Amino acid sequence: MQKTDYHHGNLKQEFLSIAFNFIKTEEIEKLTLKILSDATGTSRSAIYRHFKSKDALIEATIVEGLEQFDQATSPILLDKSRPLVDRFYLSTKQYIEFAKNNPNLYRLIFGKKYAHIREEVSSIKDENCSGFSALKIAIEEGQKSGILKKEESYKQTIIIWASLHGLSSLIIDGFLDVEEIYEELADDMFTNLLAGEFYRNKHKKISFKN
Amino acid sequence: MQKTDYHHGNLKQEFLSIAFNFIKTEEIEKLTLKILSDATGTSRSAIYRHFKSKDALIEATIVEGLEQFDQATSPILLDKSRPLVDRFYLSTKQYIEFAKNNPNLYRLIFGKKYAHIREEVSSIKDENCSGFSALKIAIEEGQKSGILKKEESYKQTIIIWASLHGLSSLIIDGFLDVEEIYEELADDMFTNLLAGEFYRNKHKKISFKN
DNA sequence: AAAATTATATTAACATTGTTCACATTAAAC
DNA sequence: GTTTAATGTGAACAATGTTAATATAATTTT
Repeated sequence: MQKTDYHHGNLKQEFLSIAFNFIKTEEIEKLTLKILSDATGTSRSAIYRHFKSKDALIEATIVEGLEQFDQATSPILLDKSRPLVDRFYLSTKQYIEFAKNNPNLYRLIFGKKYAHIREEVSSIKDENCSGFSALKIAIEEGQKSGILKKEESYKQTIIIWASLHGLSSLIIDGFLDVEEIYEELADDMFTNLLAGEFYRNKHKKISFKN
Repeated sequence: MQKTDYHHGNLKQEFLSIAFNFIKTEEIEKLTLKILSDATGTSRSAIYRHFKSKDALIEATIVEGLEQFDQATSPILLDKSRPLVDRFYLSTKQYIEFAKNNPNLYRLIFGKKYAHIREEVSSIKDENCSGFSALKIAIEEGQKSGILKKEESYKQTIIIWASLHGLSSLIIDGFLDVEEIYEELADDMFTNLLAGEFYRNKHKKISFKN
């Protein structure tokens, strides 16, 4: 297709990338069809040729956002060339870093409103290493190798995710007014998780490197 | 004031209680001025005699919601007739219980959009035992009595709150599909926090009762 | 290559939303 | 009892997401 005055060319893709750029700086709630039509130089209802509704565009954005989130947090967890504890540590830091760098996207993909999209794309029960799956797989690896307590891995996964999700949310949702201690908090929380949930030998001094 | 056909009487209070009842069953985003005017039998713009805007009504609802949250979680923390560990445990359970019973309210009072209201009402730095303050005070009590590690209490407070907030959010935002294990998860998380962050003597067996 | 068909975009119109303004009615103050 | 302040109404606005009828371009068929 060639771009003309009338037909746009690849409007669908452009809507998607505009939405994706938008949440880099603004809340998804502020995105309107007018913004989208103005940015593409089309009419207000052009979007309906490519998406069933505004929500459908947002849902497509979430799918892409979940993919980016997975890429930012999962691969390191499954990289067997590193010690497992280091992988957990690095993934923890990258999780929080992702939330800090993409607060609007993080809220969008992990908020209540579009929980059904998360379930469609990937569930914690999936085996395809997406999102929680990677964490769960890494936990099970740790159980087998003996450095993690042998509990229900599903429960351990949730506990750890809850911790990361909670701290990330506090940070990006305006709870904390001390910007400088994010790193410390993340380290403390990780040490906590190791001491509490992870290490079978609680007397052992915890050490890890990034 | 007496109720007449024209003047309502205590319309402001009624708006507030309608809003408060509304979020018991529905998301705050679904609340419209039409719903409010229909429920009170007034006109669509009557609310503007009592609130500067729809948002102002919601903000007043948040103030009331924060108060209820504090009452559900703080008193037990400061009840010196119980062992401190038991208080932490009970407060943890009540925190999660509150979120489960009032998911829409919880999201409203602890969401990003109205973070400024939280700050107005009570900050973690406050000394008046509201919200985080109570937790922080209890933590400092534990440090003095020797059962908690002597770290920066501000950091410890955030770590614990983040854990509770994270687990509560996962539960009410549709992450977990296994309804039955909430209690177990809460207990596991609490044990984690004790083992990881709290107890100075890590060899000691943790025990608490509710 | 011309005609038919499909895909894509436009314009106009709707109902709903939060909000404002001029006006009406009641309650309170003097 | 008159004035003043408080409270409620109704009409009107701009902005929102959405739909339907129409127009234009691209693709397929003949």
